[in-house]
Amino acid sequence: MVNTMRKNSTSTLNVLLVNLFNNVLETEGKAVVAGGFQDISNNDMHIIDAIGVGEPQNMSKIASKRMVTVGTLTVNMNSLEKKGYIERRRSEEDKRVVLVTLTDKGRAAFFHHRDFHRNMIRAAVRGLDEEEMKALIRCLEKLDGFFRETETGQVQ
Amino acid sequence: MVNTMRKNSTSTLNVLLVNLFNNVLETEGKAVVAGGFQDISNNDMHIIDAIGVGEPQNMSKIASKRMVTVGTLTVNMNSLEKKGYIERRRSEEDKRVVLVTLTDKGRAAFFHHRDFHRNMIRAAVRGLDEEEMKALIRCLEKLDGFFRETETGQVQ
DNA sequence: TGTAAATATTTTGATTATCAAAATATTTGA
DNA sequence: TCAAATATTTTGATAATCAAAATATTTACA
Repeated sequence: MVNTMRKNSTSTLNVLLVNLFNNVLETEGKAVVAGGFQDISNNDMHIIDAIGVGEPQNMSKIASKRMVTVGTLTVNMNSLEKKGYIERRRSEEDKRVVLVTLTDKGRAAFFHHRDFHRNMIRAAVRGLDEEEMKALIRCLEKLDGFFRETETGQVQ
Repeated sequence: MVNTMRKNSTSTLNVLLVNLFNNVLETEGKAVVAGGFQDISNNDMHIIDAIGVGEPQNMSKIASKRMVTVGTLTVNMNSLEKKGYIERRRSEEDKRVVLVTLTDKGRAAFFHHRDFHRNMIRAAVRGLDEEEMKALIRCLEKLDGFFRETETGQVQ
């Protein structure tokens, strides 16, 4: 009886998670356009997010955050630079290093994307009480654990 | 005080969800390779998943499930057909329609991917009690609602 | 019945994202 | 000082994607 319930919940959960996935990607893309940033892709937006509004970032750091090769990132940056979202300059201390910062336009895109995420999370937790919130976080941490195991090959 | 807690939880949640996203995509990709399906991409695997093991599916249906144009899908199918994962045949009743089915190899890939998803969900809910499970599902349904609103333009 | 419109799919031409490997420039260490 | 290491870009290739044109077939109706 309990097992049946659990089984149903599990498959409900799978469907919900798969939908979540498709929706997040699609809606994020639309939000980029809706925000008036017609000329950049959702991928571009995530690069902008990885650059951030703090200290200038170098190419290697951004590439590893985004889990792509530095060569790939160079191509993306060329396009973002041409469109006026980012600026590159060589580091003074180490002239091999390229430091990337967001322009004003890039920062506007950054904040737009951050607001989208905030709205999304707020919508998700609206009406959840503290207990439910904790349950949710616990579950996501378990998932995180699953991926860490898989990463290191402990799970098939 | 409560507001502070909520704020922290919200930002924790954002970080967890973003990580979840990156991890799912990366780990799914690795699972495809680990399952011995070296010659197909994670994208291919999701097309195989959309075809399924039930009734033959036509191109339009699969394309709309995957939210890509039929032209895009044609390209993907050419490659999957060449590699022996799918079979195409014209419908007898309506010769415009192309019916797609998985070959034995394609079905093996389908089941491998389904098992990956099952393991993932099981890991996520391992140790959650019925109450926690319900909280999780409620939250994901809220998220689902958020996307429906966004879809129809009610929330920009 | 014959033909125009609708429908399902493929093809074409273009862009973007991606990788691995080679090339370039700079720094570090012995 | 010079070889090795490091940071980045460039090159050459492939996959995924779209919009629009082309092809084949069915449907509707005059």
